[in-house]
Amino acid sequence: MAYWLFKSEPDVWGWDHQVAKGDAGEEWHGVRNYLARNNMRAMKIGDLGFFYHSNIGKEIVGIVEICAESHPDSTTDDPRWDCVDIRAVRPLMRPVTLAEVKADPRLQEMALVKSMRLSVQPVTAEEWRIVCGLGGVDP
DNA sequence: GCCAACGTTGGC
DNA sequence: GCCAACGTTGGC
Repeated sequence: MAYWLFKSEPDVWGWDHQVAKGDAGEEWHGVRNYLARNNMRAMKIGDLGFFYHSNIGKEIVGIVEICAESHPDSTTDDPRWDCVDIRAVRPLMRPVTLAEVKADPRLQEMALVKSMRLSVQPVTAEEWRIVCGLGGVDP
C-alpha cells in the first residue's frame, strides 16, 4: 500500500468534479512530466492519494483511491504518456493548507514542500498519517 | 501579474 | 551528450 498526492487547478478539475464522477472515477490525464508519469506507473489499485488544489485554495481537500492502474492517456496519441484512474473516497473534515504543511516541522520533507512543481507526488506513510490528523480524518 | 524554479527542447 | 534558450508551473 502506497500513498500519493495529486495536484490540480480547481477551476480546471477540482474536488467537486472528482466527487461527481462517483465510484467510476476518472482518468488522471494530461500529465506530461516523466517523474509524475513514473509515479503513476508505480501505483496499484487500492493505493490512496491526497487531492490538492493548486493556485486557488492551495490546500489538500480530499482523499482519492486508485481504481485503475497505469494505461495509455486517452487524451494523446503519444505513447510516452500513461495515466491511472482515481475516484473520490472522502473529503477532509478540514482542508490542510500549503501554509500549514510548510509550517509543520514534521512535514518539511514532503514533496509538496521540496518538489513544489511536481504534479503527482509520493507521500510517505508517516506524512499520510500526519496530514490525515491535521485534516481530521482517520488515516 | 510577476518571477523563480525547473523541466524540456534543440543546436552544436 | 552538453548546455543555452525557452516554456510552464505555481506561489506570492
